Amino acid sequence: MIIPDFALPRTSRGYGLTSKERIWLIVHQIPHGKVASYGQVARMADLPGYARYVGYVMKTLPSDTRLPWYRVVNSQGKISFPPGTSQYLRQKSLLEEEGIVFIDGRFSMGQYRWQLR
DNA sequence: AGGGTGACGGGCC
DNA sequence: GGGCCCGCCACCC
Repeated sequence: MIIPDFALPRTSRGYGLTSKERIWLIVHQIPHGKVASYGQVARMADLPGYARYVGYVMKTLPSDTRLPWYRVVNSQGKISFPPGTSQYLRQKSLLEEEGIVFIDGRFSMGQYRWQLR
């Protein structure tokens, strides 16, 4: 591209996509049965340090989104909703439908983390 | 406009 | 391990 990345504002860096759009693209690529942490999604979107922003973008998705938002979890292998809430339960069952096994409200990031190559 | 607010993360007991 | 604490940073009043 003509304008180097470092000269562009963070929010429009890379392929002319907004940071929100690049986050959507990463989440879209998380495979069935795998998960990615908020921080991982941020790094893969070339936005290191933007974990909280990834959470915000997930929160603002339309309710009928086709994006697999539920595959985004925290780095501790837990769901980032208060246990017992309807949102927690919905995300947990969606993950369990994909084969992710919870033990004491937690699953193994080592086993389920999406890793390239 | 600026300070409070998180679907975070890592470090340190 | 599990809290707690603090840095993080775009959003939203």
